[in-house]
Amino acid sequence: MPELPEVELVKRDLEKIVGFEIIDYELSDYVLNGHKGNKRTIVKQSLQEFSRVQYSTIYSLGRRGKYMYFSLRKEQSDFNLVAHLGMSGAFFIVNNLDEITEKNFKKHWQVIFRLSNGQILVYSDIRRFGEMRIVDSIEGFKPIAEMAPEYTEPSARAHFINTLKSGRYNESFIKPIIMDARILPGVGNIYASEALYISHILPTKRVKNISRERLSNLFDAIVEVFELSLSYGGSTISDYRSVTGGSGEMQNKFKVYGLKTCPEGHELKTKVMSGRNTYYCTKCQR
DNA sequence: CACGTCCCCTGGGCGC
DNA sequence: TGCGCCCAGGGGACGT
Repeated sequence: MPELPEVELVKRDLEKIVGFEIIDYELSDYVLNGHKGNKRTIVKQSLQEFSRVQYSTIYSLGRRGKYMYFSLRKEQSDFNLVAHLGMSGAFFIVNNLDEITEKNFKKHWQVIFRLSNGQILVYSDIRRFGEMRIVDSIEGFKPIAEMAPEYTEPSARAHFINTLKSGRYNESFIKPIIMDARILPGVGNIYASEALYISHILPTKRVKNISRERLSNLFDAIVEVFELSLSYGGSTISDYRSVTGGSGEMQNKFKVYGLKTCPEGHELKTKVMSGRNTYYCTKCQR
């Protein structure tokens, strides 16, 4: 369930490994067996290509939308390890696997990077929807190449409004559209419902029927939800964990997601949109 | 090009 | 106690 704030918090937690070298790495049997069956489990390229991580030094970390990346340097060349947590991915920095106390995360470790300070960076992923790959350039990686500006960029609001007003999405429902990274990166299923509630917009509203002003308010609501989540340490729902194994409190601040009534006491409705459950209030949202 | 559907995958919760 | 079933949802593949 990690959305942009959770990924950002993971990235911040991982800053402490900047400067270390990856002296070795190990792949789980899930990954190895998946690759034998041509499934590219977790590692979305040949294991040969992935082996470039060995002996590289981590010189910085970055994030775009729900993707985070480790910028690596080896001899004279720079490249990046891009990671996506999928639904149930988590990183841990520990001395050994036994320090991962939650049994499912310990059981489902997928990649172990042995670092030059003696610690290990462990990527665990219960459902294995996550992904990792080496790319030479971040901008050349297609999902990132096509991504809209980050919400923190000055151009993000205009891009958001203008893309929605381009006419291309006139008939689309607003809810699945704000989860499209080409419009605004990082919004997942939970924060989409939350932001639409805050901006009083029904998730079933067609894009063409929403004014520029209301779209601007929606942009503000998304930013508000992201920043609130960051300040509360993210949402902890079953599968998201911070690097240190701790958990956030944002789930206690939800106004609609997973709830029966909205903050005004109105009964909430749910509807599956694009295969995902959506929570909304027909009194507060129009 | 946009959209719907299916798939990837496990664990937790529920009814019986 | 245990079995079968459903649900959670990020994103890619594929067909229309």
